Amino acid sequence: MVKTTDSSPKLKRQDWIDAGLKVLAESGVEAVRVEPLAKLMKVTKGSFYWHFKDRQELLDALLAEWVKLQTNSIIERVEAIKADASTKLLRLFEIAIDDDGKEENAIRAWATNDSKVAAVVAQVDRKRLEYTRDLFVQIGFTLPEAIVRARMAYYSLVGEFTIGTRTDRAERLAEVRMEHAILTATSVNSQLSIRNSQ
Amino acid sequence: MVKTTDSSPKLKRQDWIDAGLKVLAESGVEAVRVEPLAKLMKVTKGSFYWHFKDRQELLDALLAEWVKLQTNSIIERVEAIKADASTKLLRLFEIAIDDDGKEENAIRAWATNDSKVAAVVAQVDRKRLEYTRDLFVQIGFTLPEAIVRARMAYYSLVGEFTIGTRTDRAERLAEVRMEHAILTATSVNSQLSIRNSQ
DNA sequence: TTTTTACCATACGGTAGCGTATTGACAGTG
DNA sequence: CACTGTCAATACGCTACCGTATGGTAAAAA
Repeated sequence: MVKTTDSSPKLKRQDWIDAGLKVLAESGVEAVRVEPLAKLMKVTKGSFYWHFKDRQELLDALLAEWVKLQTNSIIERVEAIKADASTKLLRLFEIAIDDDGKEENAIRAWATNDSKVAAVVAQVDRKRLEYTRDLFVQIGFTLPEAIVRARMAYYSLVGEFTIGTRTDRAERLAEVRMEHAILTATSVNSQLSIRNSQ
Repeated sequence: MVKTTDSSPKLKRQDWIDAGLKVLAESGVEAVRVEPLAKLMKVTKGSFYWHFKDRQELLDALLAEWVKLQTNSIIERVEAIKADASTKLLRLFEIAIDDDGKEENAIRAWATNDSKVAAVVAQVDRKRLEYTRDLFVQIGFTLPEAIVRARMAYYSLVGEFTIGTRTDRAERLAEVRMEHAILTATSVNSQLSIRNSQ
């Protein structure tokens, strides 16, 4: 916590962005409107239009901010640990469910009706998927299998976010560990996988 | 195709619902507004307010319609086939990816900011999850494992919908079959599963 | 044929939000 | 002290949409 809201003196661009993100996560893009936002911040829109050309400029800033904040952090946090790929993968799952996904959900909903946003989100998805896939490759799966398993892992998380009814962290943790076990297990009745031991 | 749009004579309540669903799927709830909708249907809102008390009544109808249309159909189609649980599961996957998920996506986004909608969607999710879980149980997994596997399967699909960049049907089919293989495989290196043959 | 019924148009008043223009307050700098 | 830059208030015009009221029309029923 650095300075959140209502430190009465002067607002800066970043303050609007922070507030915007909050509203975005809470109520969707359609709800981030300049006048209500101004009311929320206890100023008038006179302030807003000093910092931003128009509403669209704020929206652009929100998207950029989101990319900046999430894109690297998780992957970097996982890579920071010294461990084998399988452990990293588990760690990735664990970290991922620490987020309630509200912000990301709102952005995905937004992306549905805005191709510019969709492109950005797609880029982020690609990056995260590739990272996950590489982990599976390192674990020892063939590329095609690594791809499918990475997708299952990632899509599951996204799906869990968009469904988003889970609250019990302990339960989620247990499940995520089971998922990890299932996804890293060598199948015994199929022609699909040859795991090179480790 | 029964009567879609623009059969010039008289509009009925259902016509508005159909058009509403289309807009909903295409552009989200926020976009289903009565005047634009009326323009789309080449009438004035005078017509709309004859069929509906207000905008909310249409929205309610849209939600109800969605529930009515999807809730049973897929499960029933799967149950219609005579086959073992594993085959049914595969069939379920195959049928599921035939939908582009746009409508469902829009509804989920909507649910984010409307608890009434959220409750309905949660109910649908529960039903579908239970069905999937039962399939895994029938295949021979223990209940806890069936639950997790069902979640992985279902969440993956939901995740794929919300990410929604896939177009190549053949590719999706191939992947879904791989997923099926992975999820029905007995793990060999874990304490998790005992598959009772079949 | 008259009368309903079902559907639609038109016109209205109201609210919410956008963006602009202008002026004010105040802090720091010269 | 005067000046300048930074942020904020106020007031304005404009558009999109909501919901209502009222009247019109064409087809079905009587």
